[in-house]
Amino acid sequence: MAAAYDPKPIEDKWYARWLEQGLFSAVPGEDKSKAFSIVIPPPNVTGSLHMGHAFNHTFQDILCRYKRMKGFNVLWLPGTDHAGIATQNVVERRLAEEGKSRHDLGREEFVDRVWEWKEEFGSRIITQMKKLGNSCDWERERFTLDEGLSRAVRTVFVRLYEKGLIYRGKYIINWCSRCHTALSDIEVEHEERKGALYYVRYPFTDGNGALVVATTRPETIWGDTAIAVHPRSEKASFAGRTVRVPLGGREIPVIEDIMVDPEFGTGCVKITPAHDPNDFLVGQRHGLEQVQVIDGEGFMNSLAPGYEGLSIPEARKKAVEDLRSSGSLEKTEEMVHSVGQCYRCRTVVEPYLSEQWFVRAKPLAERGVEAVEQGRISWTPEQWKKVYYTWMENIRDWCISRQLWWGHRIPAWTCGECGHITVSERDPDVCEACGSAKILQDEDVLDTWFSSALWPFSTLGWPDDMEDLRYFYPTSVMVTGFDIIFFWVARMIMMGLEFMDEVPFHDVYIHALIRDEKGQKMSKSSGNVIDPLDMIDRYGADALRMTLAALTVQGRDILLSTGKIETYRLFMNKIWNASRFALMNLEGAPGEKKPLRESLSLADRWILTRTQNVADEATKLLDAFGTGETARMLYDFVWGDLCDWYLELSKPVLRGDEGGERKTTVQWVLSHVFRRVLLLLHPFIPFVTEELWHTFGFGEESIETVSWPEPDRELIFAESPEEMALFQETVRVLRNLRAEARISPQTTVNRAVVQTGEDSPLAAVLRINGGMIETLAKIRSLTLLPPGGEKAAGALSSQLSGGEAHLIVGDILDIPSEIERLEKEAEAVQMNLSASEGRLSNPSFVARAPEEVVEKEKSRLEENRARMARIRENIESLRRS
RNA sequence: GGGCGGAUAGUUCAGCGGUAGAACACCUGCCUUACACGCAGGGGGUCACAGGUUCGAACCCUGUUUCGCCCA
Repeated sequence: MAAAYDPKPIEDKWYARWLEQGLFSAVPGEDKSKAFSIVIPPPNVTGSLHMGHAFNHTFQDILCRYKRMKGFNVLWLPGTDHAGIATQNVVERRLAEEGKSRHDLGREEFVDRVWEWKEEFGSRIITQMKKLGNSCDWERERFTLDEGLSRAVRTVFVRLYEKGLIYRGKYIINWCSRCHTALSDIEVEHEERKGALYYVRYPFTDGNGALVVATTRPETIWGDTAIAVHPRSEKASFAGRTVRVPLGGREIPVIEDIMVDPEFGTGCVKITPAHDPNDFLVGQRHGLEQVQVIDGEGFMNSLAPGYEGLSIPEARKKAVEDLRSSGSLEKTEEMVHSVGQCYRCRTVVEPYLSEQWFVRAKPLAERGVEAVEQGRISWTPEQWKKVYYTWMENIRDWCISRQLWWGHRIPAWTCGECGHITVSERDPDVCEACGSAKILQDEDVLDTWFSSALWPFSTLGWPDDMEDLRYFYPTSVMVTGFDIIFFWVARMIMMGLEFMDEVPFHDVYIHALIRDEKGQKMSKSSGNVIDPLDMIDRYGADALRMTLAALTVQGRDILLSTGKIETYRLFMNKIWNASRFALMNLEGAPGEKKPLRESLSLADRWILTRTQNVADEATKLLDAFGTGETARMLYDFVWGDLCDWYLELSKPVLRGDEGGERKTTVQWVLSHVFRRVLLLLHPFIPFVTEELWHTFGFGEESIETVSWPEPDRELIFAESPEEMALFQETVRVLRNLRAEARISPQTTVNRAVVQTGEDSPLAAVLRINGGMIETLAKIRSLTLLPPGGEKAAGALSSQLSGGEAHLIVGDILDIPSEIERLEKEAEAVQMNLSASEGRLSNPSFVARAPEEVVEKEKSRLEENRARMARIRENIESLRRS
């Protein structure tokens, strides 16, 4: 066995073997209560694995491996999402390098090119997931555009349409003029930006004065069709009159509408129904004309004479100049306002009037709210439930059509003769209303998120009645970041309830987002990306997984740095070397038989007890999705308890100092503890634990097929933790005294004395384990004495719980500095003493605090008084000498 | 503008009513045959501020300051 852990030769070897053995292949069973399933939140097929995925997947993999060991029938279903806009952009960029656009190729050829690209590069992220050790059932890998899922999409579209839950209409939507498509509301990201508020005069047509209107978008003045005032403001009296638009000179009415905020600007608002979502609604209420002056490319059109062909920024500039020169611009104010941007390309989104398809979301959302209220879906952490409710209760119709070529084409055909729309699962030949063959399919495709909303059931074989679907649906848990609650979680719930009549998952686990060590979002442009594949290459997949697991907290951010991964890489080396130590000492393998209680030392009983308790705690935590706490606990246990204490204590025994039987016993304990530690750590760090499992010879089969350890009640010794704590304290205090006296670690100190009452728990522990203390503190002889009497000459002293330790250092004792040290100790004890006295002398504390708190305080007071007395005596005796 | 979350050691965070904790970083020793990818020891905090509730507040309540996120 190598002296340092090297993940490279191990990880690929085991992953290949796991696949060969079909460990991750799920087979639907009979007993549905044994089913545990997760559908992966499908990553973007164009993407490569980033740290966010690695984190999300590590979490799911820990759950899946844990459940497998617990005997569940586990399915972790992987796959990818076709990511309409992103994928189309990637391929368009490649075409641009050849100097072509998608229009040069035409729709069919372009889509073929995207498929080619997908076949070539789409498997990249899948390969990367395997590197991380994901235990997915790869035979069930799905893609949102594959045959089965496309059929599901089509079925859902048709059924929703027939139910009146999908409609087409001319509405104002968010338009990205770069991606050239509509976006749903949640695909728009808002950002505060500095802008200006322009105060513009609209003269009354009767020649008497003017209304001043404040606007951030003067270029849209060309599309104004009214001025609105609030009905209960003093401006309401202007309603019914007409004003002249300062650009173009059209006459428009002044109307009353409650949408106007009388406090904002001048209390008058210009209404541009074709270019603002609020104005659109006002326009509908008042039957206003919709004058569209900006086209789909983001340029002014012929309805703005003199502006035609100008971009929006150019038009704004010109509008301001023109208004100023005509004297219509009253003033300009600086203002910070929120600007919507495309979540894919950051282009400023334009409110744009066009014909689009929508899902009527309200009825779907109502059932979604109900399901969560009834507790059919639980949220961890619960706080996110509120975010979900707020969104669902205020849900707006979902714009699902996208002006792209890559995606599920909308199954709707418009008749050229009668105008009827035929919506059908099978491509129709003729119009269903008039029978005409002159029908044309809608050019648009569906929002990618429309297909991922179906993912929990479409991947399991819906709309066919499949065994997988019956056994594994509803899935067990959806694991995702809080940024995706609306995109996935909410929509999956709505669709699951509508089409399966059942929730898509029983639990939602929302985790934090990975950020860099300064808390910044990782992005290529800021150059702070930590690439998981680099990290796997440098530190191994286990180290990365353990890091991500241990950093899991229920906050909003997880700050990652290479330094942290390095820390957990050291942990891998620690486990490796601890195992190496154990293996070196396990030759002549211990028997299977549990040793008798009598042959177990305090240390043995303690580590066995800790092992059972840790197993018990890990089970409880993992059942409540506490992967982070479990990982941290296991880390502390292995490093702090097992390596720092137990392995050290086992050394003399393994050397044979206590005879053959004791050696056999300790070997048994080591074997038991390591066996369990490997099992407990396996879901977190599958590779190294699998390797060590076989090196130890714990079994022929994969460690993953071994049952998760249940605590063995016979190996829990209730008193051992307290006894061990006394033991550890004594060792620490003596080591501390050695360091104070600057005694080098190699030097053995001749003598130490512990003073304690004959019947004290401390005395009981030390009588039996004094030898171990001598070993760990490097002392030739430890003597137990009753309290009191003169302080030994040349002794450094310190307090213990229930006693006092003296390290006899003889002539090297520096009396003045020892006095100074003891004075400092006295000062600390005095602080506690005064605090206790203060509390206990307060009558209402004694009267009103719970009895056990008062009792605890009293005994603390006594303990500290005794300590104080002993310290004083020690100081006195030093002064005398 | 509405809502949510945070402010605790140099840093990242845990603790959420009974004597302030961990990890990393820092300082001091040490190559003690599992591991220097290590071992032992140590220093370090008015728990943002101001009130209130309570015998007792980092923890509960109110307000302030401040940072972040989401939604309009």
